[in-house]
Amino acid sequence: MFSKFLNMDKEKQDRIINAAIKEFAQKGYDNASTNEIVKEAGISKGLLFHYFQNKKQLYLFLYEHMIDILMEKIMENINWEEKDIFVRYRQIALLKIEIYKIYPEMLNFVKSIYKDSSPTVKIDINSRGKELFESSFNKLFSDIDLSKFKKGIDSKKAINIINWTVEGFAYQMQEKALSLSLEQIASDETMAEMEEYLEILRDSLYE
Amino acid sequence: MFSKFLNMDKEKQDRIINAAIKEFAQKGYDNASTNEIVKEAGISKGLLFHYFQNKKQLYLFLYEHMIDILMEKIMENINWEEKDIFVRYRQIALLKIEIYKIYPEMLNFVKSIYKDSSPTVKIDINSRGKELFESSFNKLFSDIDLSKFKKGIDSKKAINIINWTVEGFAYQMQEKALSLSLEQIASDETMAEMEEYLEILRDSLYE
DNA sequence: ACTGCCATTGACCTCTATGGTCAATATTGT
DNA sequence: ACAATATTGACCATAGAGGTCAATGGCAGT
Repeated sequence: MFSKFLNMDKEKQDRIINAAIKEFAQKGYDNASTNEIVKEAGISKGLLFHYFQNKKQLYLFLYEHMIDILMEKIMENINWEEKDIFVRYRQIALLKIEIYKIYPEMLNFVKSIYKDSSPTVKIDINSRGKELFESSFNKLFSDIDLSKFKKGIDSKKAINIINWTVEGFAYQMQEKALSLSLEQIASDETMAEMEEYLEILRDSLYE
Repeated sequence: MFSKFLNMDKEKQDRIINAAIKEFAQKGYDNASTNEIVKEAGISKGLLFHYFQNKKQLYLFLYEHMIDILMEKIMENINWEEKDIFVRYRQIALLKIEIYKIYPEMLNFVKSIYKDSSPTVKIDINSRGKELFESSFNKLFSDIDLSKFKKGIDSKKAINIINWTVEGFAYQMQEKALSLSLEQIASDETMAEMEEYLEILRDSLYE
């Protein structure tokens, strides 16, 4: 179906994907403009509709393709044997950086899918492998050893705190990314700072 | 200038304000539609342009008006004598609930102002009382007693963790708000849960 | 009951931008 | 050299944008 697109020059392919997921993530399906996508990708209008039947098919392709890649990256980067939450979150942080390097807007796009309220696209989304993906995604945060927390601490709340901290840090990094280069963002330095946050939380929340 | 609007029926006035700040916050100045605003507010197109010269004036009015109200609420709800960060954040949480009750999208709108990249509106924003507001806003988080943290904990990082926790909790509440009623959101129960989070952090981060 | 006045409506205007097409052209492999 | 494919961008019908305005509704004072 989309083999023609997937066999094209990889760099151009990624330019199109990045332009499209950015536009869809920012504006939602209905308000996303194919004109903006082709402008940002640096291709002609005709080419986009040469590879994709129409806007909807483009969106559905991106949906499947991004979730495929995300799940693949999760499987590659997460060690499921390791049940310690801080180790797990360290892996997740590395995972996010890994993803950011290829498709900076991918996680924003995936998040936006479920918010998107356009009926045009909603039905076709629900009928697919959504549950499979969601269960894998939830497993990231649920399959965790809770016995190490201090007594008296509600472990669900502790996990939320850790989660919000990692997300807050990642968000702050993404905001900085507008002014910094990719290398600076995905550097060891960034990872080291992240680990400092996790260390504070480990020292504070663990027995 | 806008006295005609400010003297009208308060309930209708708030319906218009809420519809407008929601649309602007979600789509940004350029992509926000006055048609959507009047539809959501339940008024005619003509009426909106009877009160506001044009889209830009509407936006600038909302900008000034929302910041005015926000600063007023800050002054009302924050006790500047109190330098303990957990007490301060408790006040901020109450403040947010207070604001949410009147204009649910107000904080999203204010945040969006600075992200908005439309040149049409950017110049007029910068020239106004932005600095005054920003300094008050920053004071919320800076004017804090740092001596109570455990030794060895970077207090800036600790503050970030607390901040991200409060924001994460608030965001989660706002997501739930789509399915729950206002009363349930702004309840004592919610506040109690928030305090539990702060208590975990206080026990963990303070000496 | 009549009048003057302002709030309010919605059909209407022009103009831009939308998703999508397609004949023409550039580029490629053999 | 030639066939096949990749790519372009002017073009189309249509929808939606911001904004206008003559017509209406309802109310206050006489």
